[in-house]
Amino acid sequence: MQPNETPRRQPGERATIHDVARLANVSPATVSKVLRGLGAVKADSVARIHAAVRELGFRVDPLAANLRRSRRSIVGLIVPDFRNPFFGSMVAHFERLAEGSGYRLVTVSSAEKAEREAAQTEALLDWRVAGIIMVPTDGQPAAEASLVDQKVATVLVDRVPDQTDFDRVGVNNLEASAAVIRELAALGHRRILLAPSHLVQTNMRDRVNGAKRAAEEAGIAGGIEVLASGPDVASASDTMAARFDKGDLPTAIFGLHSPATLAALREVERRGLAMPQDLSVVGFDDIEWMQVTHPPIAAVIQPVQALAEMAWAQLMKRLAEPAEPPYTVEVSCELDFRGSVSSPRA
Amino acid sequence: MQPNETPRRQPGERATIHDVARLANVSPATVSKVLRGLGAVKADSVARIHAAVRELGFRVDPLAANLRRSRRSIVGLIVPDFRNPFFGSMVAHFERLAEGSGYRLVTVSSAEKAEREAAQTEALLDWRVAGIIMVPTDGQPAAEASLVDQKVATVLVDRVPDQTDFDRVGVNNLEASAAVIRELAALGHRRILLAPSHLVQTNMRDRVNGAKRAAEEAGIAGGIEVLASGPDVASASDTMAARFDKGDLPTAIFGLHSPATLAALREVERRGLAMPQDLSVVGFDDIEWMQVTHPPIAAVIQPVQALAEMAWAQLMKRLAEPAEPPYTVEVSCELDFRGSVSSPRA
DNA sequence: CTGAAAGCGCTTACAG
DNA sequence: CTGAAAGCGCTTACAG
Repeated sequence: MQPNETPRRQPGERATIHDVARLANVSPATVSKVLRGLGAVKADSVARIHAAVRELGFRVDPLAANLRRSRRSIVGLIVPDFRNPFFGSMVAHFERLAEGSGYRLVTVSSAEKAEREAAQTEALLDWRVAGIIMVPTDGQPAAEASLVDQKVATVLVDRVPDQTDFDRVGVNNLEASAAVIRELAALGHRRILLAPSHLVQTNMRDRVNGAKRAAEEAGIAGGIEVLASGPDVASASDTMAARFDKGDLPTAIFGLHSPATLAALREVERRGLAMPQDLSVVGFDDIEWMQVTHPPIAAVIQPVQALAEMAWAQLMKRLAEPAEPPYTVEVSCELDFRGSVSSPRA
Repeated sequence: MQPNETPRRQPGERATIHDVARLANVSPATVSKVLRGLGAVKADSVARIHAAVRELGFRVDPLAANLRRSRRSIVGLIVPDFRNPFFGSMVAHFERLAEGSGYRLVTVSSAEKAEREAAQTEALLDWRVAGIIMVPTDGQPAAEASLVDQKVATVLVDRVPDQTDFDRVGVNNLEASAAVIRELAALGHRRILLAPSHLVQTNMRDRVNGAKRAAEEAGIAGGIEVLASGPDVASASDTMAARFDKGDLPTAIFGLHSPATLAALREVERRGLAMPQDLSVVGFDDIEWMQVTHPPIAAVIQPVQALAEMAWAQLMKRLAEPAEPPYTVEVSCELDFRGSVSSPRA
């Protein structure tokens, strides 16, 4: 016997917890309790509530449900650029990790601009997110003060600062970069071009420093040249083209971010150079296209899945224990020396 | 003379509209009116309210602000795969378009699975989004019934169905694909492999059909072979490798989605074939790496920025006028015949 | 020009 | 075991 007072919503109007309560002949508070699996409720009522939920197609509004708490069950993710497949892959991993965690993921990008990163961070804070995972554009979060002030759990990934009170999850840039230089030096290279993006990024600095240190140990410090560009393909291309125009090229190029590696290849291609005989090329980041060039490009492979998993785990830990001291995780890169590297022409 | 009763929030606690009202000596309703630029308010009060907002660092909670309306000022964006740079680029454009529109963008991915697409759609509907922009995995939205039922403004992009009551913005797949075949036929190709992903996608079907029609007109219909794979790189690679293993290769491959083009290149590379002499290659979608291979890959360039702009404009129009009949936009692709295409070996 | 009151959809003490 | 009441942060009629 269904109570007739149930005001059937228009089709298109979503049922509320009150509709469910009315149909099940209980109070909204009881419905809420059952839906969240709390407290003791008579089996009879439980059954009626479930039936009503089914009949009305009721689903809780997660935003309204969180209104009374100071924090919503949302995690914000800020990446520098959606167009870079390395970050695309990272986003995909985080999305998968968020599923079933009870948190919704809201992903935004900073377009590699500190100013936009700050604005995006503030926008996420307006949403009262529970936590933020971020790949900072410049190694340090642009809206640091707000994050600290509002005590939002924050995990920095990939581009991590040297000094910080935030949790951080990164790769061993110094060592990976040094290993590449050691290999090139062993093959006989004496002049190597490093192509980083903005050196304000600590990971770029670490890669350059690791390379320089290894070059020193190999006695070829004088042969290291650093060519910094912007973080996007357009900027890296312009910078690289200008360098090739100047002539007097090195025997190897180590692209410290994938746009620079792409730019180096484009110049090799455009100028009809032979790779690896005229020029060896190695790239930091392993992007899909690197295995379809001829020859395939040697790469430092960043373990993006491990990065995402550690970062997510760390955020969950931080949400559970906000007072713990900041935590640092460093994961190792793998090196794959493919056909784009050989001894230089005698 | 600041009223002393103002209960200063803890640092980290965000000020509410009540805090602002108290500090400015007005009611919350008046603050709300001023912040939204509505109604007439005494200049004096306005000044005090602005001062209070500044002092407290107040920012409205956009989620709470929308609670009384049936729809929130959020637009949901569903793409099939973040790792595909074509969609990465699309997301970046939509993010830029959303800025300053008064809507927040929440982007999720379906991972190319209809089931996940449906779940993601329902999750967005739980948030009471005002509208949804989607690249459907199978050409038709998996959660169509819910979208229709809840009357949420929906725009389908890129992979658009033939028949639909939703707005749609796509490219002229039939014609672009036909143009490629006409060019290949003119160069003397008689056997061409088409490499689409799942043919449930209408854009894949259109590309195949456009190619077949042009082949018929050129009298080479018998030489068209269709090799469908899954939508990801792994699946496309396996499928392509198996095809190469069988031998008896065509003289040209037309990759109808970028993973297939990548897979074709990998096989050309692995088997030491000469491109374009042994095999010409053309790809649908112009991805950055296509210009750094040797030779660069001929491509059908989808105008992703135009797609995004038209789709966004259409959604805004739909939100303003929900009752208008469904609208269809078709934008044209550009063809760039690069070095990967030539006449087949005699 | 302004404020008290009710309400959005839910949850949270609290009283019974 | 259950429900009435208050509250989350805002907005929306409405009365003055």
